[in-house]
Amino acid sequence: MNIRVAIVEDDPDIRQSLSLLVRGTPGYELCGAFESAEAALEGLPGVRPEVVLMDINLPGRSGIECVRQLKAGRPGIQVVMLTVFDDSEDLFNSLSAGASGYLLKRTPPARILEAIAEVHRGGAPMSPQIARMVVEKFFPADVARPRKVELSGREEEVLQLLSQGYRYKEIAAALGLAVDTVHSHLRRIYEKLHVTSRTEAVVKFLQR
Amino acid sequence: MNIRVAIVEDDPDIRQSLSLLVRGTPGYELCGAFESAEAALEGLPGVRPEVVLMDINLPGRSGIECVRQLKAGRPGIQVVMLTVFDDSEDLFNSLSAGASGYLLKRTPPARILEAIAEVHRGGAPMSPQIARMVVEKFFPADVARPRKVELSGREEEVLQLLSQGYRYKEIAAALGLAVDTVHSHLRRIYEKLHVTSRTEAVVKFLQR
DNA sequence: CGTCCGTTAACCCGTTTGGGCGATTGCCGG
DNA sequence: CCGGCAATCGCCCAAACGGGTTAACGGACG
Repeated sequence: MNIRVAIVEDDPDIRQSLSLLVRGTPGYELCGAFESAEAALEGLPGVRPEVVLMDINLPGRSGIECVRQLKAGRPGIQVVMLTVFDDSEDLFNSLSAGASGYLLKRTPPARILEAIAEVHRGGAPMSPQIARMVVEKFFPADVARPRKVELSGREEEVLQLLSQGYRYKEIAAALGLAVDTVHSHLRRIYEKLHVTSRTEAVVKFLQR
Repeated sequence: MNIRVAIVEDDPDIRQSLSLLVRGTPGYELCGAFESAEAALEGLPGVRPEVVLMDINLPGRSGIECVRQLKAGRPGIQVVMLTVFDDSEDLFNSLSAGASGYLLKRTPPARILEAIAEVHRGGAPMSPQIARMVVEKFFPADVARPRKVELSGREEEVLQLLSQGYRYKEIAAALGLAVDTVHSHLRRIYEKLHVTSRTEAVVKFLQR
């Protein structure tokens, strides 16, 4: 049996992409796509979805409120929230409104399909960053801290300067190194931290 | 009368630059330049400096320890610490060791000369970022909070995504905008926050 | 009604960054 | 003595970024 999926998403482009994704994949079936919370509440009951992909940032009333009302009427419907912001406020409100999954829109298409299947069989799919927020909510402090990335002394220094907004050449000047050396250190740092840009590295550094 | 200045700095390039700066400016006089804490403690008493520019990250023993010993023998000598790292640990240790000024090496040359003069007449020159750390140490929380930068809703969203490590085109995709539009928003954000790079903006955002 | 501002978008242009190589020098620990 | 790793520097190249400038549109506000 196909999984009946409905989509609530205001951005036409994204709605289109998601629709194509669901319709184009065997085992999934698109039973509706809505561009607002109002339209969704109006139309959803008629199309009997099993899983709803719900954008959280809808223009009129929020996707969170939409979920609450939807679950009130049809508690059996499973909802996966989609958002571009990893805001913890939204996350917990969504979960308490009855959403089971929570994905960032960055999530690759294949992962979204998996998530639909997971939520359909009772799971609670969420992006790793999101899962982390949940864990930290209930196990504050250090349980969730395998933060054991071992940077060498030099790498630590380079990262610190990077986090102060220095450019490659400024770091080089400050530490008395060649720019290419800084470049090398940065590549190793990114590798160790599993990131691909200075910003991600800085975020990890600032939240040590 | 010229101000007698001594320099303690291991990096030959920087030592050279500082030496030239001091020697080339009327009203200042270079009475010694040392490349290590040991050499400085050995040679400083003989050259009778009034102000010492002290690098904090010396290879052997730290510039902080050097200051402590120096001030123990000649409390009248004024010390300005120089560092590339805005580490609060180092800052407070330096101040308790007897340093009066604290500058980041990014400081423009003219400002360094000013600092020497200021410390010489009893002031406590420090880089703005450093001064802020001191203030926040003694007035925690909100006294030091003129953080009233008013970003518009859209700008707030763009900045949040930027702080999650999104690239321009990813932000554009996430918000349904053209890359050039994101570019525009970013320029305004940088202007409002008085920064010139994504990293500086992210740092300000994360410490809201 | 005119003006400011937020939002959108585009063009140009130089600089910065990130990734993929490779290479040398030390030092440490088996 | 050899392998591994930190630290250093190099070259190439494409993509991303930051800044300058311009411009259209719509709402807000006096």
